[in-house]
Amino acid sequence: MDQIAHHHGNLREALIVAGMDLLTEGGIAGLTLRRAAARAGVSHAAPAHHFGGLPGLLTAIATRAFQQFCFAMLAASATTDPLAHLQGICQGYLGFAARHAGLFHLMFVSAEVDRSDPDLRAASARAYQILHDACQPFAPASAAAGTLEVAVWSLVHGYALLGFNQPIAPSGPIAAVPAFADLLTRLVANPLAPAATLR
Amino acid sequence: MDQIAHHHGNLREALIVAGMDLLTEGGIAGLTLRRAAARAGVSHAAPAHHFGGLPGLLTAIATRAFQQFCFAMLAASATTDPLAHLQGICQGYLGFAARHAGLFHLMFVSAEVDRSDPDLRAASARAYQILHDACQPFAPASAAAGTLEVAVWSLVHGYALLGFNQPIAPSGPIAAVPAFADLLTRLVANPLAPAATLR
DNA sequence: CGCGACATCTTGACACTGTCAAGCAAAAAC
DNA sequence: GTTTTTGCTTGACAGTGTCAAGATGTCGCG
Repeated sequence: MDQIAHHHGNLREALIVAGMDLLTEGGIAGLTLRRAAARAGVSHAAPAHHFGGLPGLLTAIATRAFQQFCFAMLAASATTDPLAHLQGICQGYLGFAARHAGLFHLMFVSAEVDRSDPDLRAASARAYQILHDACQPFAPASAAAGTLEVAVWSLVHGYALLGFNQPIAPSGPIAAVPAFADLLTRLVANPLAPAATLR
Repeated sequence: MDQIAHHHGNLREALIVAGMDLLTEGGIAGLTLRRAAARAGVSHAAPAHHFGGLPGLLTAIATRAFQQFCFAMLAASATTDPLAHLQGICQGYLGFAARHAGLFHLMFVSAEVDRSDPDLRAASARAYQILHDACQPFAPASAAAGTLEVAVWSLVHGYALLGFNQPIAPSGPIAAVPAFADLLTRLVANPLAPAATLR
């Protein structure tokens, strides 16, 4: 009664949700095809029918994660001032990385995700677009295209991955970890020499 | 004759070398306790005696990798000019990440490495020190301690992990990937407003 | 020298993983 | 009302890390 024989309704969705739950509960090591299947109430080989294999499930989860990632960045942003907007986007970026380390790992690091998947590429492109748009007001006309946005993107990504947004202090000999806002200001808010000369 | 029964001489070292070879050949998925043991010519359970388990072997390899990492950064640096020196350090950083993706993954990303291991912490601290020293000439006296070095560190790390140093273009909508030198220049070579006012 | 303690490695087992082939049952198509 | 297709199960396989028990070498010490 609580389940009609072996037609699940929407097993694909249930497996994605189960996988994301497992990821937040037990980290990247806690997510397993068989465990996700068990949590969704199906047999261990059922996921293969919907995702092809483990990479397929991980890719689907990463795609979903990118959508939530976009939402988190936009939710943390402000619309008043361009700089405040970019700061907000970055805070959303870092907050998501800190809150959902497992998803973040899947999105950017894991080698078991199929990076050529069209859905994943579309979802990640949307996220990149958000950062890109937020950087546009600061792009000096003189610099090579994309210089500033790649710089901001690298900066926030490296900051997130080096663990500076976590409560734990970094393992290195860095005495005081500066707030990201200071780093971003240094990168963005200063007039660039070429920009000044060229206009 | 070619091997005295079952005393290997220095199995620990042989396992580390075998593991690094497997890592460069087959990526992070190609490195396995049992495979490393087989390549070193011992049984599958031998590594546990020297490293405790897989995390122990990975940690030892990561430690070794950090030493090579330090060498790569210093080898690529110049001593003439502070900016050229820092640029060289960063190029060494990026070059190592591109050439030894498996080791780089182990050093900075892998969750199976014991980050509390004293040897690993010492080796990574040495690497961080190199970057720290290279940043010192550019640190504005006014800014909070560590601001610039964390910025540079995040920038180069994010740039490496986002794959901009690889021949393959990034998957995002970035049209042209700027050279890292331009990014670093933007971060470092511009007079900071506070620094200018205070001195 | 002899013998016990120790270090080193082997063998065998266990639980767990992802993947594949074969089959069954329900739904849909005709 | 069959036949096909879809969705899932069952069972097997090779591979993984880890542990216990044992064999075999080396070394310390009486």
